[in-house]
Amino acid sequence: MSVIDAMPDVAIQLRAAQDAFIRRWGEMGQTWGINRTMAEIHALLYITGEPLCADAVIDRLNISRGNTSMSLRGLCEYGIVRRIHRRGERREFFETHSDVWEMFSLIAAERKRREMDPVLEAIQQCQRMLDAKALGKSAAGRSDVRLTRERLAGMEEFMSVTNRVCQQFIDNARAGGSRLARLLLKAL
Amino acid sequence: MSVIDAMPDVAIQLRAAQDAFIRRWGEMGQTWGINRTMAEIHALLYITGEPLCADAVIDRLNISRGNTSMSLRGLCEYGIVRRIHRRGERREFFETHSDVWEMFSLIAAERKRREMDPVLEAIQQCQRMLDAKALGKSAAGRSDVRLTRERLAGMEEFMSVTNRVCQQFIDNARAGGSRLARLLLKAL
DNA sequence: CTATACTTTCAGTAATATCTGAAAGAACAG
DNA sequence: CTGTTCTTTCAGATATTACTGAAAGTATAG
Repeated sequence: MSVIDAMPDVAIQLRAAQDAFIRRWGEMGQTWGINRTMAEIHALLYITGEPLCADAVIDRLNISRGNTSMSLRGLCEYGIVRRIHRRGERREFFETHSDVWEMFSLIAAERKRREMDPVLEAIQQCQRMLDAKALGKSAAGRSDVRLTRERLAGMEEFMSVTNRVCQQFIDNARAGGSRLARLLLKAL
Repeated sequence: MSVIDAMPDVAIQLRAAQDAFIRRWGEMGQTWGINRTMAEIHALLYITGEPLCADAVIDRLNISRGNTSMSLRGLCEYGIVRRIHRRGERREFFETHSDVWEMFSLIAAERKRREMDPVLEAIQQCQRMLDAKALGKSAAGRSDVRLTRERLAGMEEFMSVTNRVCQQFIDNARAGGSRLARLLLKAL
């Protein structure tokens, strides 16, 4: 007899809805550079709302112990999942933030730090490689140099504005829940 | 004798700066779900600023003809690169938009359509699976159902606000160049 | 100390994504 | 039509990433 046979109808329906969410979230994760399993574990923790132990995750998602352990560790390192120790329990439990805004602000902060900041830095480095000091006067007239300078300038502007917008999002989300939702809708 | 030996110093320095940009852009692409080659080709077209033919790309990035052809096609389908036919030339040339804002708005529009809209739709579908009509009265008291409903509602709010913000970005960027930069900086 | 309950690690394997190069196709000139 | 030049396609090779399961590790209870 499977687990499902023992459940009342409402529980089956609940599980179906949760599974649909989990599957979608997993798919989306892939196209955003998070692997499917990690995204699914995260979705499971988010959607059930209560702390789960490793075995619950293993059973529900049909993945190996090793994979579960590594993925949970990754999620914890990212800061969007936390470990919970319960008195008198040997097992550890895991849960996500309940506030989505806070959760995404953690993700945004991490990606900004790891990916956006270094790119901006690299672009500015490229600009320095082509400034007057580095190239001398002979370069000024060259159309290829002029073109590349223009392109770098355009990208630099975009990335630095984006970075600042991102920082605003991060700061506001941390400050408090869905206050940012109202702010964003009003602003744009 | 290599290509580089024949170039004046300025050209060597220009090439070095361009290469640095291309490498970074390729790395960034990977973490955002675009493969390295595609991102590098795009970076090359962007940074040189003038239309290039397939052979120029092949020589500069050391990739195969096949890969170049497929990647260029992908970039064209995405809408961020366009083909150019020159009279009297049998070869085709390729170029990117010069306006970064417009470029990213195309990317944003495509990803919103392909990834964000379906997720929002899926979440709303999950909510319908758990509403009063679907579950009946017996479900109202269950704390697991209540929890999942709350979580779905939180996610739904986040995704729908994000979607609207995204749409605003897309509309404004299309309307005109870096006007959006000023708008964004003032708004937040 | 040993037994028990649980977690982590990691070598090996499986699955996916990416790339190449050669062959076929298309467009044009003469 | 033929020859030339360039493009596309795709089967197979390669590289990358993800996953498993068993062994080693850790913590607690007794």
